[in-house]
Amino acid sequence: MQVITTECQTVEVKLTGNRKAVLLLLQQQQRPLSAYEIIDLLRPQIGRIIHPMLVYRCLDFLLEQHLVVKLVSVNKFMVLPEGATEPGQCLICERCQAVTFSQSSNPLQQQRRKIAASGFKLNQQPVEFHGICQACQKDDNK
Amino acid sequence: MQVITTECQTVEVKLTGNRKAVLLLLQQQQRPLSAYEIIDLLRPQIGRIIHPMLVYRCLDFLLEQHLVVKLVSVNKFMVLPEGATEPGQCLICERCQAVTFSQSSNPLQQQRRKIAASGFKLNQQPVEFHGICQACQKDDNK
DNA sequence: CACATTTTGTGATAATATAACATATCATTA
DNA sequence: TAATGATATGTTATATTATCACAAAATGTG
Ligand SMILES: [Zn+2]
Ligand SMILES: [Zn+2]
Ligand SMILES: [Zn+2]
Ligand SMILES: [Zn+2]
Repeated sequence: MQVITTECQTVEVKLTGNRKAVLLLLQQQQRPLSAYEIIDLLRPQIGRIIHPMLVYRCLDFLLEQHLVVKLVSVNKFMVLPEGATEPGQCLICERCQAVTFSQSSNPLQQQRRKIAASGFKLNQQPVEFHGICQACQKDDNK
Repeated sequence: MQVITTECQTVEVKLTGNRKAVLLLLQQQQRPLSAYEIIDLLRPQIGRIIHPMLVYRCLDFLLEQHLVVKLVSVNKFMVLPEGATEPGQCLICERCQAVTFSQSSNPLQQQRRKIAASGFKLNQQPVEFHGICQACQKDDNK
C-alpha cells in the first residue's frame, strides 16, 4: 500500500509496478499522452514489449482513482496539474494540439449545477472546448 | 446547386449523390451515428460496398457546411435537431449512450464568451458533457 | 473543345481500443 | 502453512475508428 496525495484527495492505493510506471510517466511529461505514446515511452524504461491491454488496464485503474483524467475528444490521458481541483476544463487547439487545463470558472460551475439539477449525473472529467489557440491565430495572419 | 435550409442558416451547396445520401440518412435517424453505422445503413440503399473513405469525405464536407456536427468524445455524427441554434451542448450517458442535444444555456454562453475574451477562438461544435442519465440512475437503484 | 478543379473509387494501412483466456500474485482464513 | 478466492498480469487475437495514396471520372471555365 502506498499513500498518494493528489490535488483533490489523498488516496491510499495499491500502486503496482506497471501502474506506478504509467503514473510517473504522466507526471513527468505534464502533458496529455495517448495510450500508444505511453507504450513507446515506457518500453525503454521497462525493457520489454508492453501490450496495449496492459497500458489500458493501468489507465482504467488510475482513472477510477481520479489520479488521471482522460481527454475523451482526443483520446489522451493526463495527470491533473499541480493545484487543480476537479473537474476543470480544457482548451484544445485543433491546429497545434496544445491543451490548456484550467479550473472550472464560475459560469461553467453554474452550468454544471444546472445540468445536475435536471437529473443528469455528471462525471468528474474536465469539459473539453475545441478551437484555435492564440498562437495559431497569429500564425494564420502571417 | 441546391438550397438547404438548416437551423442556423440557408446554405447553397453542391450536394452530390453521396453527400445527399449521408445527410438524408442522418436526418431520418435523428440520432448520432458512427461512420461505420452510416456505412452499414447506406449499403442497402446504394446497393454496393461503400468505402470508409467515401463516408468520411462526405462527413467532412457536411461538417464544413455546418449541416452536421461531430460528437468528438464518442466519434459520432448527427444533424442538428429542428430549431437548434449553434453551437449547443450535448449530454451523453456513459451507461446507455443516449445523447441529448440542447441549446447552449446562459451560463455556458457566458463561459464561451469568457474563453473567447481570453483569445482562444472556439469552434462551433457542441460542448459535450458526460455522465449518467436519469433513467440509468433509476435502473441502478433497483 | 482543352484545361484545371473537384469529386469519386479503391486498396492499403494507421491509430485507438477491447475480448478472451491462461497464468501469476496477493490476501484471507481453515 | 495450505487451501481458497480475489486481484493483477501476460499474451494473442480482434474490433473499431480514421487516414494515405493514387487513379479515374465528373464538373466547371474560357
Ligand atoms: Zn478525484
Ligand atoms: Zn494552436
Ligand atoms: Zn452553422
Ligand atoms: Zn443512460
